[in-house]
Amino acid sequence: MAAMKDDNKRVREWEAGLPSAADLTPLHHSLITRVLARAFCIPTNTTPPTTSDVLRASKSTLEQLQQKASSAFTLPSFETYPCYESRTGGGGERGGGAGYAVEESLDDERGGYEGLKRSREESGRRSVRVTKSPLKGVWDGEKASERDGGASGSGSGGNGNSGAELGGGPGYYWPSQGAMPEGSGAYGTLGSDQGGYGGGLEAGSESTKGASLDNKSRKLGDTESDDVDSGDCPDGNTARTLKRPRLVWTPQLHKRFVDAVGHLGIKNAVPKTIMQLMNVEGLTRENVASHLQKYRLYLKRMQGLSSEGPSASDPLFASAPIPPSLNPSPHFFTNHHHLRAESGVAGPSFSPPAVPLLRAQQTIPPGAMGPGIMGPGPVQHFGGFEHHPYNIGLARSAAQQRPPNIGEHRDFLVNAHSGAPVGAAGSPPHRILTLFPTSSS
DNA sequence: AACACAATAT
DNA sequence: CATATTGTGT
Repeated sequence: MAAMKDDNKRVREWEAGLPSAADLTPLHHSLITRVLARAFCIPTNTTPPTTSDVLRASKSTLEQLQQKASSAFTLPSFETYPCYESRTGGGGERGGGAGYAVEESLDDERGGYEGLKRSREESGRRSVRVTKSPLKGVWDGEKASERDGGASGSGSGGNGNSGAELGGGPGYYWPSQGAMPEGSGAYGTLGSDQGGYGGGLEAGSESTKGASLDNKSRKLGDTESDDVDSGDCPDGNTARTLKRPRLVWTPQLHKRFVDAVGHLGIKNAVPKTIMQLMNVEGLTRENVASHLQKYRLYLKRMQGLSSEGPSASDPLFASAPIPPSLNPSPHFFTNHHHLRAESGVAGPSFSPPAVPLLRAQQTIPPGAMGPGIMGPGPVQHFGGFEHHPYNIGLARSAAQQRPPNIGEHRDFLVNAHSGAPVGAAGSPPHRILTLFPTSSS
């Protein structure tokens, strides 16, 4: 860089890709420093920017942006996020030998998933449970494009129910925690910002208002890990044992969960299987196990109070979609694509792949858990937007407004179902889906 | 190894 | 609170 000093030493080749004056917004123009401007071949404007210059420039920039934004709205040009498809390698059961294949197979391509896998030590018994892997990259906004999310629709085959598709697509939220391994740009792009906890941003926010970031990024400080790492990772293996961020069971995620359980039949619904069916990247067996535990409790409760005062019993739960309750596994995957929608109770159809979204901690999701077993018909309300995962941000804010105070407490709530898994029995279903949280009560 | 669960921890 | 982790027992 020494060369910088002298203009004469400019290396044209290097300048090829640099932005030119035309590429910059007025605002940038006035903010750019002379040195930089020179380096970028931007006509250096003599007078240093004054406050008013900046103001003026920002104003015009804003206008420009607004224009762009409005036009962009219509375009489906958002980046597509990857829709993950099968997480299990092939349909094969890795059970016997492969063991963890799952984790590994998943991967890649999809997005930044890969990262380290879990550092599990099998040594002694359970006592030593080491913290597992850090969240894997989850998706990366950028190169995401490869998989057409859009595929959406079609996905694999058809999803027959047209009507069924519901919107909603947001994915699951994962709180973001700084820790990603090297490159995952993933977080950043989406707004979730890397280290930061999105903090209070609403879901939607991410995309739109980037401005309000006040996250407290806690990069360095990072207490917690503290000594922990010291011991392990003997060789400075990069793999830091980071903990994965806590999973937030958003309605969408929960829905997938419920669908999976429904398909399997409560009897066969065990964590591992559910996890596989859900096909959500990054989801761990324990996440599912934990949720399942809760879900069962919920079901139990519901059963008990079956007659219940809707009103009262638990104001918490709202609708009741799937009472897989005693519904052993009727239809495995054989999905006949019939219409299923029967009484609210029947099985949910499958759902598409999920797209995990990273989010800040506990903030929005009115988690809804609730299948309903109960009497009053299932409430099926949902918004029928067709969302693709990516819109979620917007979608949320726009479509799903969040009334200032809904104190929701809804535990399990389910919304809609979606298409059927076309996949053959062995193969994992791929699809996309979207659903929407119903806001009720 | 996987589960189910209860008890705790965060 | 909602999740995660742990401890046990199957």
